[in-house]
Formats: sequence, structure tokens, C-alpha cells
Amino acid sequence: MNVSTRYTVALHILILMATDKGTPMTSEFIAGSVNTNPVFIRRLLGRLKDHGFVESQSGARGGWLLCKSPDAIRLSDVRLAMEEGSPFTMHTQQPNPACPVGRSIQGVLGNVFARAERAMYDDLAKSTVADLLESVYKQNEARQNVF
Amino acid sequence: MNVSTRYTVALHILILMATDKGTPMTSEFIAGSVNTNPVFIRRLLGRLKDHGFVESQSGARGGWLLCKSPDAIRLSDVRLAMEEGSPFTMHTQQPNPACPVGRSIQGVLGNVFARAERAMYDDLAKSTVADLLESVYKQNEARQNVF
DNA sequence: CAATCTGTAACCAATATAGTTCCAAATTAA
DNA sequence: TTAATTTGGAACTATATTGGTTACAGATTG
Repeated sequence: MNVSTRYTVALHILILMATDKGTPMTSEFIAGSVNTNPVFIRRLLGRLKDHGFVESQSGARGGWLLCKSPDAIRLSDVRLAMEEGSPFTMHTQQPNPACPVGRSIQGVLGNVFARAERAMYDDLAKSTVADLLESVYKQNEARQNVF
Repeated sequence: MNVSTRYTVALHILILMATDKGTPMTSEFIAGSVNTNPVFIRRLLGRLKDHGFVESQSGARGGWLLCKSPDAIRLSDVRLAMEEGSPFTMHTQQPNPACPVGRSIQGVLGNVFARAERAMYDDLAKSTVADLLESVYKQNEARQNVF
């Protein structure tokens, strides 16, 4: 368990909910598709709710509903909401300020890393949950043609 | 300690070694700049050695030497050598194959994630260790002008 | 009122990171 | 030859994160 799967599972959840916008979807049902437990799913749904992607409905016949149109949810937005953090991590200890390199490296790397991370986000911003759902449909069609 | 600092420290090491290509540099000295212990540094140097970036010399007056020109070491190459893995992680458990979404999602996300990761690598490939060293020099000059 | 579902707390097992101590082997220099 | 230095790596530890699990209060439905 080195890196979080939150982002992946959050996208899984959103794609699922994009298939059926009518009735509330329960965390139990979603957990069945993701193959995990409902509490983990509810934790992620809570984050998605905080960021306005979904809303919840308590009680019997309750569950979760999508608040936004799937084609209005960019993958970069979801990544931000999940707070996965940067793919780059600075030193655990502050480098030696008495060394010319140690003194400046975090500033220098910070710039380079920020640019690379932005390149990644810009790419993620090109796709939406609606695009993913369409790809899922296409993959299933292709599969049917084989079997 | 959620994510490894290997890549950051590896770049720190390479910048340091790019400042002085003559005499071998010890893991002890490098650890002093990074502000950590020599064993951790040697572990990273071992990986850099495996990938042909540096070579080692045992015994007294020994240490480490850079094998490549700093302007021939792209940041993407270093990232690959450190095996940090993808910023994206798939489900821990295989999603439910009986669900149309669960059945296809890893294929779909795999494509999207690969493209985003490539965008990040392409950006990292634009900079070399020589570029970083130059930025370090510039930052130090700017600092001197202030104080 | 019973059943269902959210929302969250509490606890746990597994894993990764990196800090630390230690020592054999290689190399240099005296 | 001997002492000092340095790599290379094993072994152990503290800490943090992840996600699996149980439990339960509160809201809602019928």
C-alpha cells in the first residue's frame, strides 16, 4: 500500500453514478463494483460531496446522487478534490543551508516539479467523466464482438 | 512518509557531483549537504550506479564520480532510474468483472493515466542536471545581491 | 415502529520510508 | 605490513499511510 488509490476509486464511483442519474445509489452497491467495503466508499463519497460532485440522502431508499453533468467533470478536478498531493516530495529534513546546493535546491526543484505537475494536470483536464463512460461502453462492445 | 524522496535526493546528489568532477566525492560529504545519513545516500548512489550515472571507488580517498556530462542527464532519465512508479495507482482488489464498469475500468483508466504520466515525463525531459546547476548558481547570485 | 442508509469514530494489519548500527571487503598511504 | 578510510549491504527500528473492519448514532422511508 505505498500510494493511495483514492483517485482511481473516485473516478470509478463517478463513472458508475454517471450510468444512472435517476435513483440514489448506495455505498453498498458501489462497493460491490469496486470490490471493497462500503465504509471506504463512503469516505471517498464524503470528499466528493465536500467538493460538490455528489449529494447524499439518508435513510431507507437513500444513497448518493450526482450533482454535475458527467461532461462537466474534468479528471483534473477530481484529482484535486482527492488531495492526492504532488508526485514529487521534497527532502524530509531541510538540506544544509551552509552548502550552496543545499541552500538553493528546494527553490530550484520546486519550480521544475511544479511545471511537470502542471503538464500532468493539463493533460488530465482534457478528459471528462463522460469521456471515460464512453470508453467503458466501447470496451464492452469490443468485448462482445469477441465472445 | 507517504511518498519517497528518492527522486529529489537523487537530483540533489547529481547536482552536487556536477559541481566537482575531479576528485571522488564521499557519501559522508553528500549526506552533509542533504542533511541525512550516509547509508541512505549510498543506497541511492547504488541505484544511480546501476543505471550508469556514477561509479564508485572503494577504500581510502575513494568515493563517487559522475560518469556522464551533466548536460546529458535529463530529469526524466533520473526519475526512471529511481523507479518511483506511476503517480497513479489502480485498485488494490480487482474490480467486479460482473459489473460493466468494473470489467472495463482498468483498461480505460490505464490509457488515460499513461497519457498523463507521459505528459509529465515529457516535461521533465526538457531539463538536465546542468540546467539545475545553473539555476542553483543563479539563485545564489540573487541571494548575494540581497544580503 | 421496523428497516434502511448515511456519517463517522475507533481500531487493526500490512506496507513503505528512511534513520541507525554494524561489519566485511577493498584501497590507499605510511 | 599495518592503520585508516571508504564502499556495499545486512539487519533492525520508528513512523506514517493505506484501507479493511466493526460499531453505532441519526435521518428517512413505508
